[in-house]
Amino acid sequence: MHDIKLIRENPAGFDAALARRGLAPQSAAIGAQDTDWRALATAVQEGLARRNEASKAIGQAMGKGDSASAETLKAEVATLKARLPELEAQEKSLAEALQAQLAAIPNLPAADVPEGPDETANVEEYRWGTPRSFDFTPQDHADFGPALGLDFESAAAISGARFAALRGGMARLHRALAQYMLDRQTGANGYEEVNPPLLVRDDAVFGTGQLPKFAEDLFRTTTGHWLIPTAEVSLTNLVREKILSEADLPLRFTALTSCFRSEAGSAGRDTRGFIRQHQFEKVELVSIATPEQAAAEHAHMVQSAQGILEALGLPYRRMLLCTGDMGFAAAKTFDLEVWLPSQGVYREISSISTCGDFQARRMNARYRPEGEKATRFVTTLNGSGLAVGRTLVAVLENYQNADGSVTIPDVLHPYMGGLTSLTPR
RNA sequence: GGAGAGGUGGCUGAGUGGUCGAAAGCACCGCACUCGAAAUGCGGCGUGCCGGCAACGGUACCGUGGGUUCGAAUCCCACCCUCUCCGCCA
Repeated sequence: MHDIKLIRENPAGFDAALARRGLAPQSAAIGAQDTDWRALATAVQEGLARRNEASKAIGQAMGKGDSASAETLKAEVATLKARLPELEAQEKSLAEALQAQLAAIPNLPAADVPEGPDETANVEEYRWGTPRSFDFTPQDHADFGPALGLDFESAAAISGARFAALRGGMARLHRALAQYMLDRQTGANGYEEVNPPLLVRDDAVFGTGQLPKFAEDLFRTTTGHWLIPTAEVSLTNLVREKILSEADLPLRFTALTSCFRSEAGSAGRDTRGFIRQHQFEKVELVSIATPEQAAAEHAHMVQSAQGILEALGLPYRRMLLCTGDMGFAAAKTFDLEVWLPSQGVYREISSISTCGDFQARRMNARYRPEGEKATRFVTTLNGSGLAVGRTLVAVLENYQNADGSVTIPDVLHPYMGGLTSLTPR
């Protein structure tokens, strides 16, 4: 959510930032609406002021027993009341329209975000690991996975496309990955483990920015709850409507949850395999920080995610997303992309964003700086640490063997109950 | 699901339809007292919005949204949330 004051003060700067996102200028339209609204608001307030004044006088007159002048005043107020409701209604609808317009505008990119129209303009910043050289042709996990317990067929019968059932060692490996990630994030990386609600209300989803624009990407229950598309929603909203002490910041949260996405706009993309599912698990990281802490928190979050990939020995690269490829709420985003040998490409496995006060405004999440009376909005950050399903895919493909088996990475052995490889049934 | 109680400022907690943005206490800030601190005393202390260079003025806010009224924290309706008891249940 944008601060209308900033748009008033610097409309050209606002439009310029929107332009970097490839969006048309909006400040003129917003400014005009804002001007209209303020004029109406002033008129309404003046009307109310006169009404209040008269009402007070009525009270005083009646207190003195002067019912005659009280009646005169009442008549006066009555005429005022005839046209005040209409003004108020207009003012309200204008204010709501203005809010709706502001709520639909994405966050402005940070100054150091490269400009570009789409993912082709993302900038590779860093690359870790060397893709393994295979002495056979590496296979797609969608091809060799089913023999190892990646059961698309049964799941399709139960739930349709974009669902899978993990069985036996495959389920165990998935669980091991999740546990390993969670243990690292809650251990050395300092995130508090949270087991949050997966069904949330409108306000929560509005707070993180999925509503109102992206409702079609979400699942909704008959009770009107939304299934979280990411634990970012639940974790970030832990501080909604709160005033935190500066001493408590940063707050670091992590959660292993299922995530639910309708994939409405993704028809035909990644239809094979486990890459893009309606339901998947993810270890999410969220940090609530002061603006001053945000950059360091962002870096820490990136390290926390990269550490998992490195421990698993999965080659990856880090991309700084360009303006055109960032999510709605993000001011700056790094993507981690993991190497998939079957496709010979790097695929997104983590997205780590700082959102400035964009989400905080929507949630009204504030903190009180040390020694200050006024409150300020917090900065919110979120990232995957990591997407468990996609990590499973990466492990399967990078650790596959010529005989169709998969070797379990060493760091997962404590979680595997003695299993050191998955072998075809 | 049934019955009941309740949602008031950073916190606790008063509040008769009119002088209530709201008592009191705590917390916080300033001053006094003190060598210093504690204790005590005095004073201050909500937020958003609109207008104004500012001082300041106006307005809204007592869970949310409607309504009654000249006037609503207070009365009415709906909804949300919390708590207690009962029932059901992993």
